[in-house]
Amino acid sequence: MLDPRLIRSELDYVVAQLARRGFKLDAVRIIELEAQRKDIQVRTQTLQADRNARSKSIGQAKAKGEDIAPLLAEVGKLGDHLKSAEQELSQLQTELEAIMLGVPNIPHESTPDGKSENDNVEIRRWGEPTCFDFDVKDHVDVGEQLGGLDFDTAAKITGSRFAVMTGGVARMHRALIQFMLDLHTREHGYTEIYVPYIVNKESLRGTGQLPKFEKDLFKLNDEQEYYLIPTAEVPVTNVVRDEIIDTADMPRRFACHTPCFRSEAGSYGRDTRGMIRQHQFEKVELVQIVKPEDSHQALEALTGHAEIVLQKLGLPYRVMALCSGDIGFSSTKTYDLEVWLPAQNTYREISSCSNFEDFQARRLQARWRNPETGKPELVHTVNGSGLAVGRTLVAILENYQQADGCLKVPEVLQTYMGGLTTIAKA
RNA sequence: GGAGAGGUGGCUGAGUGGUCGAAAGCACUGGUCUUGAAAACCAGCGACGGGUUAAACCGUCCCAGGGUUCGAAUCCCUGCCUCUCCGCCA
Repeated sequence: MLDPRLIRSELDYVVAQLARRGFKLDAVRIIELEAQRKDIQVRTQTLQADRNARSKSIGQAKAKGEDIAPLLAEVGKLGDHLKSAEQELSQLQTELEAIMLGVPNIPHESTPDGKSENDNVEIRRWGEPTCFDFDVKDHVDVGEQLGGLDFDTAAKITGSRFAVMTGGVARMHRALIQFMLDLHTREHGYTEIYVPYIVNKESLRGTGQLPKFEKDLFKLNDEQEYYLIPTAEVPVTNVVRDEIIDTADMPRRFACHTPCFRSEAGSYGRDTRGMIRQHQFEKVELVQIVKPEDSHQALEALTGHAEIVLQKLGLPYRVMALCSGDIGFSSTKTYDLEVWLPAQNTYREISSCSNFEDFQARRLQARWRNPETGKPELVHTVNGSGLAVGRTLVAILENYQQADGCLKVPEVLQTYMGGLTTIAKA
């Protein structure tokens, strides 16, 4: 959520900034509602003050043993006026809040302008696209040849966009998770955290998935209206919801492995083959809760932490700065890491690292006590994938495939796989 | 699933219809003392919204949502959550 005061005082600026990302803010409507709100709020508060004063004098009169009947008569009508004013006010506030919850974050000044992913800007590359002296297969063929990847069985068990992994492939998938968690906790200063995979509406509203993106979520058919998490970002960031964090505990850095569930309504027809786009996938997520002045530095650092995973795995990649039209709803600045997929002859997203500044914090009421002011102030939140495990496996299947159909095991994974150096063809 | 207890400021915790936004303690901030620190003592100290140059001041908030009342942290209803005991269970 944006700062309501910013919208009130710098409406033109906000409108212009949101236009950069293709969002049209209904300024006229907001001005209108704000004016009404102010008017009714003043009226309501005047009535409340009046009621409070009268009630107080009734109490005092009663204490002295005076007759309170005339005072009661006086206050009689006040209640009705007050009630209707209060109702009107809360209706307006609800409407204003609904609008505010649907307004995306303002792009950071360093976020390049642009309309779509075609306008994203390449920041740097690492490694050279892998060369092969034989015909490269895509990860589906490599995986099936190894007898480790099976989409037909998954379709039987559930439906499309699920995968069954077996044997060495399943083991490598698990090894990747251990490797990533160990790396981030041992070398990058993150605390491992385990969280629920089912969350309530408040949590999803806090990180920005609700109310606008319910279609992308799997909702449970229960009384509590629970949802499966689309990313660990939701439960992990909500750890600090409604909290005032001690300065000594800042920053907080969490590394978390969870499955992610995405309905992705609207993505039909994209990446239908293979493991790129699934309803269920594993991810190791990095989340940082930081002081406002540190958040952009934290984004650079966090992006670097995700990059090191790719470097250690020997997977070529590039870093893209998403343009204003392509960053997510809650984000002010986002870097995507794109890994080289030889079969597609292109780079594909494998991590997305974002700074949300205080956008999520405001929804979450996540604050820290600034020692300089002594006051609670909103924190900044930063997160990113470190990495998407399924897609990392895809990248390994494609980049480490051998002419004979076997799969080399990246060196850093070998200790996680009992010293195995190659996964043999089935 | 059954029975009971409870949800109050950053934390612990008192408060059962009328100057209660709320005792006390801890934490924190400032001061005295000290070479410095600690201790001790004194003072200050909730959040949010409105208002103000700043204050004063006004409003809302004692889990959430309804209700009773001139007036609710306090009474009633519903929901959520936590704890204890019993049962069941990986």
